Amino acid sequence: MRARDKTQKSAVREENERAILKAAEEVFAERGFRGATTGVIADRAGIPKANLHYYFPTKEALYRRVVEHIFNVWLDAANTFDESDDPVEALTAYISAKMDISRAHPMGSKVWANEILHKAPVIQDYLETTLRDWTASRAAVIDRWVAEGKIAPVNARYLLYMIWATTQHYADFNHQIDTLNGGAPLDDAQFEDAKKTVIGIVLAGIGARPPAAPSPAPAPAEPARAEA
Amino acid sequence: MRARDKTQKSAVREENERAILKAAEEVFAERGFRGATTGVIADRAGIPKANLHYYFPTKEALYRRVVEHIFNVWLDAANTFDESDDPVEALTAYISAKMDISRAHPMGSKVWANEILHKAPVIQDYLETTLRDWTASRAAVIDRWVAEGKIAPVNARYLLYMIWATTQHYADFNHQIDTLNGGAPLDDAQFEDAKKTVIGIVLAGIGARPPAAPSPAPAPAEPARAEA
DNA sequence: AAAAAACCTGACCAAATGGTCAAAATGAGC
DNA sequence: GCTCATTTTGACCATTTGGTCAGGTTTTTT
Repeated sequence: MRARDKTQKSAVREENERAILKAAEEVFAERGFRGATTGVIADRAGIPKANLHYYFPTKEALYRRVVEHIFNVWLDAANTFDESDDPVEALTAYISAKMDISRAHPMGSKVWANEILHKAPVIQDYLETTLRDWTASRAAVIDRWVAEGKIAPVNARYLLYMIWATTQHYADFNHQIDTLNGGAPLDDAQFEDAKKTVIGIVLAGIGARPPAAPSPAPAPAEPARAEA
Repeated sequence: MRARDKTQKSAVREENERAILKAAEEVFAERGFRGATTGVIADRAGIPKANLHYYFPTKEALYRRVVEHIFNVWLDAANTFDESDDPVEALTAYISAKMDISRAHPMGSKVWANEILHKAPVIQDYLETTLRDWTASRAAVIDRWVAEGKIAPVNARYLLYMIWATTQHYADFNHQIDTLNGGAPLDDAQFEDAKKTVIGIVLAGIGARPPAAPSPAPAPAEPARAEA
């Protein structure tokens, strides 16, 4: 293969990098950067450790690739925020997407959490550029919704933090949730219920009209009062 | 000191254990269990490593003590939930207490987060006993509030998870929050605003009447509508 | 003051781990 | 079937790290 395009990766390289990155994401999520060993990652990828170091020269280079991948997944989900300019539709889509990612790819969220917990030694630049910009622009959208009277006055940033915290909790703390669920992961119905609960509390919490009567037991038109 | 009460610790032991535990909480929070080294902990406590191992025979024993301490702090805050049987008062006190702990003792929350992230190798038994019982009993209280019409129908567990996630986010992800705040921690006014935002969204989100007009700019009696 | 208990610490060790390397195997293009 | 780039791997090495230990110092008790 003397004449291969320099940007073109051989099939075997492609496949091996994929297997290594998948194993690495799991092991980094389960054990953190320090706790993860290249030996364990190589084992899980089904190759000798020396071969892993052929593809990724250092553990840190491998970690960086894993984190970059996770950040891209996050950015994809973030785009659902812009699907609509209606607060109910936009927030429903966004929260729903984030919840789904937490369930389908909990490892990525855990690696991210670990990284932030340890002061973001690798991704500080992402936080200061991409994430900061994204947050500012969406906070502006929320502020506009407030100004237009579409939602009640609310601090946009703390609302966003609340959404991030809650949705990612279902990934990062899934072990605790499973334990409190009797040791088993939430089943499909339970997860849908959780999602509906989160969306419902957020929308009602900011005075956005929830989607028209979706529940079998229709919610009262006005909030229930304490004078029972 | 041949005749010292067996349960009584000498002053020097008391003081050294205190210094070690404080240093250990910081280092475990910053670097995780695997990333933390007894050498670094000893350095930060201002003693030689061998002396640390005189007081705590193994790194795991030290870690266990740190985690147990954190769990007790958490239990203290949890009790504020029971200060009142009124949902507005009880939830306001509880969320407020959890937010304050996140700000004053972020390290503890981070150690806990690390532990759950790594599948709770040390505290699984606490999850299955104390935490499970606490959750069940408070979920029952919330269910009763629903039955009494004090709050709108809501899944109590997912509401609790949302409160935990959001309040602990201000400790576990404080580095991200600081970065998005321009590199500085939230000041007192900002933190109060965050707290008020969280409490407000939760209370409105479950249809509990927020505390009467506490804000300088009085909130509208009814939520703003989209027909602007 | 003497004895006993508690405390302190420099030096050391065995295991784990990130990374290297030289030699071998593989496979594409001629 | 020859050439050469790519890939594979067992063996190896330097460093880090949890933990030990023997001998010393300080404090308490009698």
